[in-house]
Amino acid sequence: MARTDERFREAFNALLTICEGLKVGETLPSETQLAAKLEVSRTVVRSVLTRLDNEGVIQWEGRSKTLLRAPRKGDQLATREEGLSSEELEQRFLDWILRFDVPPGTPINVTELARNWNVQQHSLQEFLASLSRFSLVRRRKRGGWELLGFTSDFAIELSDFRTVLELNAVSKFAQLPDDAPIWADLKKLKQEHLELRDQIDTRFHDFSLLDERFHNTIGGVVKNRFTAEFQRVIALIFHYHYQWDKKDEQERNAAAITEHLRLIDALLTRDEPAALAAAKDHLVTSKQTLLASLGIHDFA
Amino acid sequence: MARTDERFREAFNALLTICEGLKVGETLPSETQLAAKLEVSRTVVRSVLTRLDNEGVIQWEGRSKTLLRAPRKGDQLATREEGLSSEELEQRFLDWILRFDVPPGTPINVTELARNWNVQQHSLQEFLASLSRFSLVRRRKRGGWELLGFTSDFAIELSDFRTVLELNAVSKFAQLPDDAPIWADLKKLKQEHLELRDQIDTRFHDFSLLDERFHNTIGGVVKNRFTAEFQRVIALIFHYHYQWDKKDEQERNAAAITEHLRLIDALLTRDEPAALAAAKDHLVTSKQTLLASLGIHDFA
DNA sequence: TTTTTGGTATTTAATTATTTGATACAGAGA
DNA sequence: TCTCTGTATCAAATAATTAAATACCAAAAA
Repeated sequence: MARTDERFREAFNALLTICEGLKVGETLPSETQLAAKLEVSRTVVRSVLTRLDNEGVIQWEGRSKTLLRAPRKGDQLATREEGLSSEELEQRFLDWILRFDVPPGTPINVTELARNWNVQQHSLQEFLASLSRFSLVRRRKRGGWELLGFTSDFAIELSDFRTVLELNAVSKFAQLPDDAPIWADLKKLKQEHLELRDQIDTRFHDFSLLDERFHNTIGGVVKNRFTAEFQRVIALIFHYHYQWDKKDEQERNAAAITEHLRLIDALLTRDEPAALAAAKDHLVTSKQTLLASLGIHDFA
Repeated sequence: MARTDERFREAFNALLTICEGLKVGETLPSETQLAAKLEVSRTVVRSVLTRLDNEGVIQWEGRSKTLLRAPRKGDQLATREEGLSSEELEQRFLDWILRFDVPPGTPINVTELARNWNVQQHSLQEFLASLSRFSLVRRRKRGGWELLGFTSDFAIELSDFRTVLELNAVSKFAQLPDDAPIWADLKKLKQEHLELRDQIDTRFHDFSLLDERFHNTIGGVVKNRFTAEFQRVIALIFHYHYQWDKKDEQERNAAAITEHLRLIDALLTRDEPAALAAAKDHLVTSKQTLLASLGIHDFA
């Protein structure tokens, strides 16, 4: 029990590396400076110094910390590898829900998931708590967590919310000054759409990625942390569904390209009402596709 | 260490209460039924039955559970009282930030706050994790939590986001059918605004509550879990600021009433463009008020 | 004197061992 | 056949514990 000394181990190894850059007889900087350099507290620095002194790598007395011998390979302490980052965890989690069609109401086994994904239980708990703000999971009365996600209600409300955010972005986009660098990006996107349209018979799989970039470009216009947070999750969910719903993929993508181009052209001519109308139509299509893909998976 | 037997204690007391409704010699229902009734697992029911058997309250052998004597007051086990609910925790937390002007970047001492508010450390951790989705707090690299909130950027982005949500709501509102019951609510709100305007000299403090109800009515038109979640937090933050910023309160509130009335009238006449324009103006005022209360006057 | 550094004490946070609680399953009894 | 109990296994919550951070003070150096 009690916390691990991972921090100590990493600091120890880092300080060894610093020692490698020194000659025998040279001295190390002050505890405070070392702490700042290694990004740990002075307490850890002092434990590391004590250990190095015991191992005979340095001689430490008061302020003098003299290198006695060059560090050897065997001096390095074993560290256990890092778990997943919170972004990777998010990916994994959505992947798990969507790929295995985990139905709403399923209890979430924190122990098992943490073990499978090689993350700390604690990290997973925290992640679930943060997801609860999106109403994807909730705490059960008798303890533990429960998956709420991907009912049709959820998908409808998610789509609606996405529409609100994206129409706002389109409106902002159309009002950008003519010298904004983003217009060049948009022209490039148009070009890529045209190319993909011409080769749609063979390259229709590439649309998913282009779609993501397209919507990111639009959404990126709004510099807002709340919007950004939501759009990240929305993008993940839509993207996954497109990825796994292979029905009519080619026609769907061809149609979407046409819709994108209509929106791009409206934006390029600074025709805000036309852009909004095009965006609205496209988002309706997206919503229907998402719902259809849920129907196929036979969600309640 | 290890978890508390709170669940056992509450189930024990509850079963004692059930026993009080029985006569000596009568029998209790099956374990499964008791478990359903007490809303705990069979394991807990069995522990409770074992204890009651030991105490001589019942005789338990296989399927027969016979009441031997009426329960006495002293039989009840002591339970510790409940902590705060998650809504109360949210209130407390915002109250703490806003009232004591906790500056951005402040490290959050989980141990101390949990002690002061009499909540489990674990609950507080979970709450902070959920708040991190709103970028109000974040995990620090070296461990622990850090308050991010209420910078001018935060306030501006929050206001902008609120504007997006609220304009959408106003638009939806204007398109509601004439027989929707909400029109009556709106007329009532108008009446209350008129009354408050006439008595503004003495009752200007009452505006805060009316304002909250007004925006809830507008926002409530959109049935969307994501919107709802955000509007709850937004309302809390704006409401708190109005509550503590007493500068020019009367004029501010009088002006806001006028703006509300303009929006209400536009809605009542189903004039969507006018309603949107009125809402836009009002939200700009709100944004300025929020920023002013933060002590920020110069912003783009 | 002022600033920096090191020694020491105290506080806070992360983690896990342990206990409580939930649940699955087999077999007895109605 | 269905319900109920006994038993075993597994998951979840939490308190104890150790690691790490920080506050404080004195002493040394600038």
